[in-house]
Amino acid sequence: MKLHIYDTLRREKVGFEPQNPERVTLYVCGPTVYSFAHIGNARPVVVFDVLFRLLRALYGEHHVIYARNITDVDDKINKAAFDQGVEIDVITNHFADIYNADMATLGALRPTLEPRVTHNIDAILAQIAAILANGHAYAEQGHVLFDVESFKAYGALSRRSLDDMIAGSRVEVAPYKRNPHDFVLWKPSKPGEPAWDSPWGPGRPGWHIECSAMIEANLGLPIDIHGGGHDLIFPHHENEIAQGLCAQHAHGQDSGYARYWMHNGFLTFEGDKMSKSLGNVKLVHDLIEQVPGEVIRAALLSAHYRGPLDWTGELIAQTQSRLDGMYGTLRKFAAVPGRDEAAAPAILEVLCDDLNTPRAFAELSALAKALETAADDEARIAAKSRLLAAGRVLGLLQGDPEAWFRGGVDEDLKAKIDALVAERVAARTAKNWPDADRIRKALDDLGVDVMDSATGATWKLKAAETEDRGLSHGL
RNA sequence: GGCCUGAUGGCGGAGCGGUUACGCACCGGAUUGCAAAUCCGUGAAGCCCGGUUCGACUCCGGGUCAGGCCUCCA
Repeated sequence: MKLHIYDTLRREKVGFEPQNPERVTLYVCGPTVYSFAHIGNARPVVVFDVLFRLLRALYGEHHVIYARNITDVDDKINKAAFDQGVEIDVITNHFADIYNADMATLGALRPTLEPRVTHNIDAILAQIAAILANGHAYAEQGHVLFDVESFKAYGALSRRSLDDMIAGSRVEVAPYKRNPHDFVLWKPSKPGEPAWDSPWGPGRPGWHIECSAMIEANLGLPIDIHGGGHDLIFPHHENEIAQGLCAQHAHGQDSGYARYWMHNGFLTFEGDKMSKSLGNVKLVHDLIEQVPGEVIRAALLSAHYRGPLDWTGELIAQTQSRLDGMYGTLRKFAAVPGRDEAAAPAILEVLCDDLNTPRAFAELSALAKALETAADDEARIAAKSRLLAAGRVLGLLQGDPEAWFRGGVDEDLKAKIDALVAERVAARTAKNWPDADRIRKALDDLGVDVMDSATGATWKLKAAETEDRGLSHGL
């Protein structure tokens, strides 16, 4: 079984060959921690979490190194810190913690490494120095700027030439730039702004240098896969390549920067781009209060990662129903023991086809049906094990099925419901249908559905309750 | 202006040059004291115009529409 991924640089689907199968490296651009992450920020997190899980299944759990940076130096952070009268690390630690907690709610594993800019200043300074030494950058008025014209391959990833860009350029040209597209590697800090000493004066890193420097320092060049949102192709990733490669030229080496590039498509909200001016920015932190994290995760995986995804109330409702169905099956067969087993080839196969998660859902459905229709216990055990193993690769279906349907019920209500259900089971055993119906009605009033079975009864919160929690109101 | 995506049934969303995606919803049947769940089954598609082909949703050309990037942005 071989992974094939669509490589942005080559613009085609290619077979994936890691440089070293015992040390597969993946880097994804992470958050700038000055505020809450919105649902669009969560898409790459979930998508590349599936890739991380898949790579681990393919190459072994300890043979994959996944790094996702935390940008904790940035003008927006400075502004937030200034506004609140605190040091920047008060802001960055706070929001990094919230970010990690929120992403965990979406079922995302912690990356192997989470390098922070403030912990990698030395690496950044070293890379800038190397780029300078190689003649690909120049220092001017406290800034160090990358000289784009010195790097012939500039524009390869985004397929644009410097000439094209200049034609339609809206870039503001700073007086110290030789070419309008030269970008900052290091910039001076004003008094009061966070600053680190450097050969070019006290300052801080530019936006793009952190990723290439942390990749070189933490993973080593080249890395196998570099991922991120589609919008990062230019200029961010283009600039990363320029920096990473030009830093190496000192030794006459050019081992490459990233061997495969993957970019996820954009998420829209009810057909519109999410933006503050439209007031439709949905924060993950708020969403998880209203919708189970697993539903959000599944919704984000419902379309292929490269395509667009429109976030709508309908999408959430449909995703909730789909998961309800599968968890319903798992609850029905809760007594069937599950075997610990590796994910079946079928599920890995579809994911190996450039992370085809829609087909993976079809596979999940097939496995659930196999469990429902299994002829005997042995078949049920096998089917359930396969379903759970397939879910594990996707980061789905690992929760307690009973809890799935009872989320948000407090202990008092739960005790009350359990008592009523027990009472009703007794009435049914006695074939006392009027009482049984009366109790069903009482439970109905509590927003509870009772499901009878040969061995007793189970219950769940009614779907209507979920609606009331806001599912149909444009989340 | 330059670069780049996408357009599939009521909705979401894949694969595929000739055969069922899958899911949600709907309908019919089985089952059920009632109900739910489940199972079986039916119906439903490929933006427009050309071209290639024995045959195109699938390939090629053109068009239309929608969206993204080129400036902080997943």
